[in-house]
Amino acid sequence: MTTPQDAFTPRAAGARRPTLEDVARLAGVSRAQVSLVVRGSARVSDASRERVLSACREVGYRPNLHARTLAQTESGILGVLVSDLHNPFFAEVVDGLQEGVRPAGKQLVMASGGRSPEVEREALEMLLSLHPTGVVVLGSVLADADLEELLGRGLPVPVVSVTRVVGSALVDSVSIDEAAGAELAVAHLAELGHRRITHLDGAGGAGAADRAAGYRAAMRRHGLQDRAEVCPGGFTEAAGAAAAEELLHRCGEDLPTALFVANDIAAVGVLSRLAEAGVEVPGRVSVVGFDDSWVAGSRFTALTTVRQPKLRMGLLAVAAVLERAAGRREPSRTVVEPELVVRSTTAPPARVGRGGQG
Amino acid sequence: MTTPQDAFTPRAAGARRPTLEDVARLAGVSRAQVSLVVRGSARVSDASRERVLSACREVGYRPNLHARTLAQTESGILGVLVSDLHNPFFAEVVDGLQEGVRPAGKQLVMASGGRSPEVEREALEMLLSLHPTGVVVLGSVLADADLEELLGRGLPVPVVSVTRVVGSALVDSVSIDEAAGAELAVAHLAELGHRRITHLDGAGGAGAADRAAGYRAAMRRHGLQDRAEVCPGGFTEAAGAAAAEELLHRCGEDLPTALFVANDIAAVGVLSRLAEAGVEVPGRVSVVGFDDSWVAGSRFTALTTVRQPKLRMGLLAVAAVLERAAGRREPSRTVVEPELVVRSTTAPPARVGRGGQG
DNA sequence: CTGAAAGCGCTTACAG
DNA sequence: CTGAAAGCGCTTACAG
Repeated sequence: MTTPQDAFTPRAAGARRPTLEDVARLAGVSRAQVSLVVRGSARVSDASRERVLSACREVGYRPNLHARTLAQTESGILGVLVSDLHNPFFAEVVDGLQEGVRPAGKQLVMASGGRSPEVEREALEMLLSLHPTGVVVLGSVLADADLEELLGRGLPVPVVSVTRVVGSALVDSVSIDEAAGAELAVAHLAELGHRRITHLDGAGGAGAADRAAGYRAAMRRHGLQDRAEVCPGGFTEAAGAAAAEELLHRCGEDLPTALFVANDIAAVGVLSRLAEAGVEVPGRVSVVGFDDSWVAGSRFTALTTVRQPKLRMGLLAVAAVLERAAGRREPSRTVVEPELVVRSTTAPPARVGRGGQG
Repeated sequence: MTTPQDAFTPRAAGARRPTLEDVARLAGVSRAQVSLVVRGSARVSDASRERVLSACREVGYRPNLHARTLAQTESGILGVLVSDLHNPFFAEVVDGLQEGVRPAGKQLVMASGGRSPEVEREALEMLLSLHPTGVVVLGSVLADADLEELLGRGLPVPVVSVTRVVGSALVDSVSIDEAAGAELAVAHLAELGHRRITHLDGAGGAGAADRAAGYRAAMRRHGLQDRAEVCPGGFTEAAGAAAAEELLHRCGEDLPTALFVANDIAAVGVLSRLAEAGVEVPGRVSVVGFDDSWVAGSRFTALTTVRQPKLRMGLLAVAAVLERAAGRREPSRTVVEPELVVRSTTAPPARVGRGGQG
């Protein structure tokens, strides 16, 4: 006679989760038989399958993943370390992971690093303690050395880093061709007629350095080298707003006609600061972001941006981990191609400017 | 002679994760001793602790959480089911969970439902198979009956639902006083002088019905009952945009002077549609959202909204689960208070309207 | 502190 | 199909 509430009596007081044994006893079959049924084996007669399943329901049996993993030495778990749950970029990559993982019959287990190295470290330790089939690291904030040390110790766990390229041969990576992305942004603006295109940097964020280098190269390629300018920024809205503020302060009326911002969130910060200052976008200044996360696609923002194929990056990450788990020995460095998405924050430069551009 | 790459040889080929046994052998102590050191017991001499720890490093030992849990029948894991990773609201609640869980020495393990009932169901099954200390459900999209059935089976796992109140006595809940939130929104608008305040509904989302009912009650309380109007909407930007579209179509020039929208994301959709239609906010129409997720706080949106204390809700959820795990038998229904956050999308109604409000 | 042992809940052969 | 057994990697007493 247990009421539902009795079920919550603390363990010490006797609550016990039903096991295979309980089911076997009730169904009048062997434990091995129950194990087969639970895992959906075909080598079981329909009659006994029925009895077992109904016994499972009756006692409320739920397989213990820990016991199963211990016995199998294969958890079927794919660990995902998300450095920052607030960044919509990662949510979309996780969609891709989810999609990639289903056909493989694995389960995604996530832990968040909360943008803090210590928390991330603990989360990663926990994930590794789960002895997962593999681990996907989304945008770690750990220093390269720390990350490698942490992963190096756990040995035979395939790890793939998305966004960030880790030096170690132990770690696969899936990242975007940052230089190509920067080229797309600059080319688009140059084609519209912009000559003075300033880059607001990502300040140490994953890929930011390559993005900035790509920008410089692109400016050179378009013969705009003397107009190239990189301002410190960051990957957050506040950083974007601050960078815009700094720019307004420094340039006064003589603003660049176009801004290529390190990512979408920062670009939103730029847009708001410019709006406050009464600087029209794209009338007076054009703005291009990076990522194409949903903020960019929001009709309210309607930001022209460089798309990262987030879903595909997730799929590729799963593929990399699974291959490595299956025995591939060489590290894989997958690089995906960006794509320009033109929305409403870019237009040809105003002809009536006082700065007078070429 | 194993190079780092050899570590990735598939299991079948002999890769094996180091165990307690390996460490004990290397350090020349018993397994029990290693176990004590690894768990940080004080009853170990410094000398042998040192030897053990260095052996751990040398062989790359990492405790197997599955084995530990199996032995302890306590995983120290708090499972978190996130219905939708894309909703910034949940990310902030998770921050609270993270904060609450650290002092308790537990680990957060997350799984995402991807807004799909089937995926959510599988994710929840997996979380329960981890035999966690407890489970926190953030905004389930499962039907009440399904959710209860799923949880009811797993028995002694404390479960708390955040945002959504589940009928079952088995499930604790942490939610906001929706009626009070609606009252804050309506009172704010009424004080500004608005009389025609339309509610854009959340259409079945968690809490939406109570929010709408709260709106009606508040309109009654403010003597605005005859001006009360609820339009179908939803909890997404697209739904908000569609609702605004519908409203524009139906009302023509005779728009309500204020909109109370079911949540922030939908409110952003409303703002963009209104902007496209050339309807000034707050000049012509005031808009209030719900949640105070970061989209609302964005300087670009600057949405007046009703704040849910997300961090606190996370903390309370952890507390509820832990208490229940410790033996509390009665279900707990925690209700938190909302708070009005005034930003730039609300203002007194225009006096120069052709609709002419009282 | 050590060492031997039992047990956690499963899976996996293996003989019948 | 059954039944008995070993083993996965730990923890937890317990006698020394």
